[in-house]
Amino acid sequence: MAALSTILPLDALQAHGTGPLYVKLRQSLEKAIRSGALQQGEALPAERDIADYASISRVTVRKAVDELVQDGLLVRRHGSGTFVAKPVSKVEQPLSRLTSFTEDMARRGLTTRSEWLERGLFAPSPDEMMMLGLGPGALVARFARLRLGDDNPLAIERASVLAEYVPDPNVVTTSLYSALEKRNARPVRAIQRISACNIKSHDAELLGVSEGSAGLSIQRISYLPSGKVVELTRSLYRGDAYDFVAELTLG
Amino acid sequence: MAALSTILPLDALQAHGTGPLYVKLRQSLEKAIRSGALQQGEALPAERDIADYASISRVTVRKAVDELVQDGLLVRRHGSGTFVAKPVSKVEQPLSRLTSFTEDMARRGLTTRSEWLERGLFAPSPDEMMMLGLGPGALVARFARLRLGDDNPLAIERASVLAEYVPDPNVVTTSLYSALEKRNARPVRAIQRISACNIKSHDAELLGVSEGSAGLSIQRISYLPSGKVVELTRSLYRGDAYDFVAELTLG
DNA sequence: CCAATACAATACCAAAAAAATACCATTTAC
DNA sequence: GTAAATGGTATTTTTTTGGTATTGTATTGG
Repeated sequence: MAALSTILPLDALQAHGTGPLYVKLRQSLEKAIRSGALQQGEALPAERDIADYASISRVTVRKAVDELVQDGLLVRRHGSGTFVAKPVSKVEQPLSRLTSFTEDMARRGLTTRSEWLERGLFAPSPDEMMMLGLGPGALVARFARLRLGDDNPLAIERASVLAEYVPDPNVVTTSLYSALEKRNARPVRAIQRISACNIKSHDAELLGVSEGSAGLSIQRISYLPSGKVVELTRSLYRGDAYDFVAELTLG
Repeated sequence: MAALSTILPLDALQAHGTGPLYVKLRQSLEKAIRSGALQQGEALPAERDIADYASISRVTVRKAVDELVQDGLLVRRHGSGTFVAKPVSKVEQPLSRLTSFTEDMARRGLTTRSEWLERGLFAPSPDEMMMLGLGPGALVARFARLRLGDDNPLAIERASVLAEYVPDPNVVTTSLYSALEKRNARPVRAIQRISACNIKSHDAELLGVSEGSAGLSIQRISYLPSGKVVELTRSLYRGDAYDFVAELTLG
């Protein structure tokens, strides 16, 4: 959890005359969220702690938080805490340095949307068993989506996650990474394999290109710190419609 | 077995205010494992012993251990003990950048060699003028090579360098970068564009593949810290013979 | 001025997580 | 086989968290 003093400058609250206390508090909190001082999924300090720290009543704190919850910036959990909400994006994690699909689409001014191709619990394919290190009895949750920019199909995303991390695959819109989130954003390593391939007929049809045209295949594996594999994502991008930009430093 | 006092500094647990007890315990244990104070395969002290030593409940110890087991860092054996797990999968070597052609080939045990396709000083093409930011009077050194692994053509590399950085284009036998670094040991930032394409007839012939098969196109621009562009490299890899691995850490 | 409203403080309620207690099951050593 | 040591589990208590009702206080509008 972020320290109170780092997210709430007291002087901003004590400047008087400019309006109600709770409004200033709300603005300060909103600023902390947007600036990243409070990360996604991170817990806000307890209402009582904020109240003590700022020497104001808890109800006042509450009123400020109320409005941010109303706006969808925060989420309350009775008995647990108040947390910074996550944006709607779900299955895919932003590729750290490679620009993400949505980012790039937004930069081009395209609207993005997704169509589900597959979603549910399955017995792992031989491929998945090998990559995820599973035995025969295991289960994986599979999420496949067609991603579109301005209603043109651009990519197919197939994610396989160890079932134990996904209690209910139909709720995934919000909580795929919840198992990891609870542990407060412990680092997860991903390895990406980037390669080119000729698109097979089935995928070509989905993407609306002719069979055999070039596709960019990106495969990502996410590990726990221990090295245990939790997730396997295989994406296929249309070669003619998309490319990736990575910035890196050479020795 | 390691002594309790050597693996668990009590003061770290007794520092109060920063969160739940079991979290601090978990962090301490994880640290002990990663630091090597607890070796692979070694037994963790019994839960009751840890509890007594730290003057906390055994269930609290259990909760901390639970999460490390969940992560795969520890393994429990009912009636026997809890042990430090052996790493599940060998995480591929930490690369903060895309592996280079020669590196990767060497790792696969392939012998590499190159054939020159073009080498010399030229007036810049419109493309190069734009990308390198050149005027009409400038000169560029161009190096085009066919790269082979075990005598199979794998990639075409086309590099354009500002002539001033390459006194004699015929002496560039080894790495371009070593030549550049000698003049300037400072780091160079590069932007890569990665995309897939269908290989055109001329290039297909060089690479020994059929026209239209998938190719991985990587375009790299190298800058000086000042922002000045020094190099432009366009590489075309056979999609069926090569892929790239990048490792990155997600927040 | 007085009523209506918004703001803030106090006190108490309910849900969830954290921690402690007591007891059960499995393995190992003898 | 038995006993000691180990991890496994169910239950309860305590603490922490958000939720709500009530009351007091300032601001505003007629």
